[in-house]
Amino acid sequence: MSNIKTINDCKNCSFFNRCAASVFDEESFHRFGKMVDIDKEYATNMDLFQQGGSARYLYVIKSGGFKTHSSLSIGSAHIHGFYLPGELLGLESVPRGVSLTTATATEKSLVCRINYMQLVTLRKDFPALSDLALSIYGQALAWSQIMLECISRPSAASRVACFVLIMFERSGSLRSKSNDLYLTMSRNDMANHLGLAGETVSRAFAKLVSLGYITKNRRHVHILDMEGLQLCSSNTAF
Amino acid sequence: MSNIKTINDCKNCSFFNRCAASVFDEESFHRFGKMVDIDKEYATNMDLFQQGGSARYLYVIKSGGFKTHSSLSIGSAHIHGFYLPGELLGLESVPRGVSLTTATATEKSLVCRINYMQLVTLRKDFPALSDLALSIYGQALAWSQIMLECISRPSAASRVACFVLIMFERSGSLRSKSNDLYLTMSRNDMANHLGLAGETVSRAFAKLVSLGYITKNRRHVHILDMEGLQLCSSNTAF
DNA sequence: CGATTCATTGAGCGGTATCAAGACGAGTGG
DNA sequence: CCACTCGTCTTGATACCGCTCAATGAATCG
Repeated sequence: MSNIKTINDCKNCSFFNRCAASVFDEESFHRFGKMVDIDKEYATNMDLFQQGGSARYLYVIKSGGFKTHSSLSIGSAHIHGFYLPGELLGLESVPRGVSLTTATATEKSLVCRINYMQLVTLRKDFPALSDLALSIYGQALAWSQIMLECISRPSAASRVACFVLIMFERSGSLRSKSNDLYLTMSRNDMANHLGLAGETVSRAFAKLVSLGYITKNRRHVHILDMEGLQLCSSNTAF
Repeated sequence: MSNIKTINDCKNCSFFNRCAASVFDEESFHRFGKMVDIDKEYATNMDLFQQGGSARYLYVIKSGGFKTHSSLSIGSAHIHGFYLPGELLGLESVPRGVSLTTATATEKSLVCRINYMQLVTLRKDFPALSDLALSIYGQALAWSQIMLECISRPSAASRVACFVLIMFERSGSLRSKSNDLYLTMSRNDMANHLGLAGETVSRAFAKLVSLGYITKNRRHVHILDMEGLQLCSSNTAF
């Protein structure tokens, strides 16, 4: 964990073109670099931020994975979402300054932390930063709607099929061209997120296997029949 | 339906302080006014935009109400959300230029239509516009997460209770101080949105009444016990 | 290797969908 | 004012899906 020294620290990053860093040239880069802590390490189960705490930073995930969750009442927590390398955390909290959720590392992770208030001051001098921000927010909102649609499906199998497709899509830039997918979360976390029981998720996976749409080995999934999976995902009968 | 002539057309609007119009002074207002169609009328069941069509406008609802929905496969459509006066439509579609959903009026409505690409060109000269946009996107994302949490609740009663609380909160500026709430959508639309059957929603309402948390008369709901409703909303046992 | 965690599979029960019928309100016309 | 219609909401009976509890199997790690 340290501040960025030169633009080259960021140019080598595989998420450079999606990051605020891409907006700056060599001359102006030092202004951005000062507000970023690069390559902070988080061990599994460590919290990035906590529900109700002050939300002053945006986080770019460079490797690993996170989940966000909130505790509504005693004993019942709900997982809001999963976040992959290249994605941003804190978008929904930072404008209001209060964290809506707790973010926890699901595996050993590296993140860059950007001071939001300082970033805002740069928007006046770099209009492209506003364009990027709105594009990122629009994308996040679109994914959120798609996820909402996934979760409100009537049957367990269609929810799981849809979830697999969504994670496949989102992990696009991380995967090779193959139809392999690695799910970073446990069955219980996935079930919680989808509003199901862990056992039901297992059974849904078993069903997708028996239909010949996928093969699986614990958290590794291989898609055999993309169209079949999409059919299952969009059909109420499954 | 017409273009705006002077800033006074907007200053009298009850949503002025939440609208892009608030960013401009009298001098600069004409630049904004040219890109807005004010007070367009939509009858019940008319579409504001359609899934897959080009998304070039943002819409501010002045009166009435809308629902957004998408058709995934033949015969199965899903309702993504409901929109109240003062809220914006098109946020998630406009950055990509393609409408993710179809928006349909649930009652006779008035909307203002803002040309998004033209609005973007104004951001360079009016940094406050970017601030407002990000605040609006952040808020929309936060609501989306809250709605997602509502829908993923395990039991029908808690989903309905949570939905009532959310609509109560969102309609805050529209209501008087009382605990009355008017739901703009039919039971079936609500059920579709929540991933339930219409009959189940009816039964859930009946349960909330029998518990003494609310009274109801068709689409009119009166909240008697806010804490009871919140308890029901956050508890898996209901 | 034992301990732990996670994933799977089975048996029984409860909640929700489905199908069907009835109640209620708004609107229409006699 | 009443009878009629239509759409929406409610209520009831039954079947099915998914949750719960419990046991087993598989993978990881000290």
